[in-house]
Amino acid sequence: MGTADASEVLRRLGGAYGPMHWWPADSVFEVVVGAVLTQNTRWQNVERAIANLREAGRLDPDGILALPESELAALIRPSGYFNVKARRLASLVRFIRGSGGLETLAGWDTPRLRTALLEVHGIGPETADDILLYAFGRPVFVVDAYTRRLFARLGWFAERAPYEELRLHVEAELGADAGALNELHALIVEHGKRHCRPRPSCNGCALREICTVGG
DNA sequence: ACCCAGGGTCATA
DNA sequence: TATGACCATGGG
Repeated sequence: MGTADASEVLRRLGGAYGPMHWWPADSVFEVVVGAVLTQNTRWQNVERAIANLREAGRLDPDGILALPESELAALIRPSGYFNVKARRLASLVRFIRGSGGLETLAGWDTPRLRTALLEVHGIGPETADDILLYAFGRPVFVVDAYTRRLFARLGWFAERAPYEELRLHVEAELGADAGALNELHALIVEHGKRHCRPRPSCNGCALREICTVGG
């Protein structure tokens, strides 16, 4: 213990759960939409909201921008915070369109794209990094609540350590390997749902031997 | 009847 | 800079 690193966590969780095939979406734009809708929200609820958008024929930039925010909010209702998220979604899509579309943004370098995303209202570090990694395939690590909790329980960082510390630590360790960073975040979420919850359920945990919790 | 979920903004001290 | 309030649906 104490010698475990991100690569070992990746190996252990990958062995336990297999390939995650993230992000669960049919298009790049759907990843972008999902990244906003899943803020502090179960993915199951997000799927309903996305299904509503699809059935309404609104799962594209023009379809969303042509909608009054009140109607957009009604469609994404199941994902929670629907008024807040309608505004955030509209802001993000306006940014995408105003920049020339997803194809244009795909040509931007990662620091420029990350900075621009963070300037959009309602896009914080995790949502920006979701988009960078899972929509644009950039080698960035996504830090979420499960990651914080896990890294704290592994004894790596304090619970409240700054977002950038965790992100840069993992990126330095795994290198600019988008596939590995993709898989690690997805596995941490899957593991978080099953074991690394606020009240840990350590029975059958694949990280038992390197974790400070659960003895 | 609680607690929690693949966050982020804003007001306040 | 660091807390706390707020946003809201749906599952366990």
